[in-house]
Amino acid sequence: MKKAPCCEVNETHPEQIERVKNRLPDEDTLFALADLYKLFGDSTRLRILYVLLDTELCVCDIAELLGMTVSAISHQLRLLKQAALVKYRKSGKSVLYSLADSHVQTILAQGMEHITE
Amino acid sequence: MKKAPCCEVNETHPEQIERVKNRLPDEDTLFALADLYKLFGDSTRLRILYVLLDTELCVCDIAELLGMTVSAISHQLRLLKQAALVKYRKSGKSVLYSLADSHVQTILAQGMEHITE
DNA sequence: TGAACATTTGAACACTTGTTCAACTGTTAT
DNA sequence: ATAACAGTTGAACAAGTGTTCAAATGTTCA
Repeated sequence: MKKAPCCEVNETHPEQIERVKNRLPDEDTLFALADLYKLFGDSTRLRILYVLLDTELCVCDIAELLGMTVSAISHQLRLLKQAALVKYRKSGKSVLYSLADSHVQTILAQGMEHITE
Repeated sequence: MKKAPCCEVNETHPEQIERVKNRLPDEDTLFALADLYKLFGDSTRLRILYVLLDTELCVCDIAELLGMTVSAISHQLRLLKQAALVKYRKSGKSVLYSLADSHVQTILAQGMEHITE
């Protein structure tokens, strides 16, 4: 009892199918990647990343800049921090956030290129 | 009736705040960017993009490769197509999908770098 | 110590999203 | 024409997500 064929395309290119299968990252990596991109997929978090592009800011300043509550910003910063997209340091009463590494800039730049072309 | 001050940080760096504000992309651009990254934020769509990295495949082959229904894949391809991440051409009964431009590769590569370092 | 400030946290809510199922369109070949 | 195939579409459901609100933590300064 053979499985019903899909369409004829893969029948004629079995070696191609094999190659494609081998290129797929393993499941854990895929989920980690998706989780990373999800963080870029919200305009509030994008704005946070943009205002931190070359500045160090406290939660309260970010909230005021973006016209949102401190709580909302803090929740989002927690997610960005967990994914190592931002880092922070304490300074007196404040907590100053900044970007963690340069991949953020590159990913933002590539996305911008894509939508503006 | 002045607005209550945020914290003292922004009081001392007003020119910095101004610079940051000017760097923020406008609202429409931010939403477009977020929508783009949202597409990368799902493991099914990521897998589709990966199998199309250097191959042209029909809906049915993709579905079989990923162990999912044709309908589920078709729904996702529609989203990827709308965002110009994939393109397609008809060939007989089949519809062959492939990547639309090179930003996909770059974005995938940067994300992968970030999570594997 | 106590009051004021800066931030974090958890629960709750509305809203969005991915998959399934069934029905539908369009193409090929007999 | 008819049947079989390839793909698309819309509605519906469960699962996930962003913001709000209230309460809690921790720091500074008088």
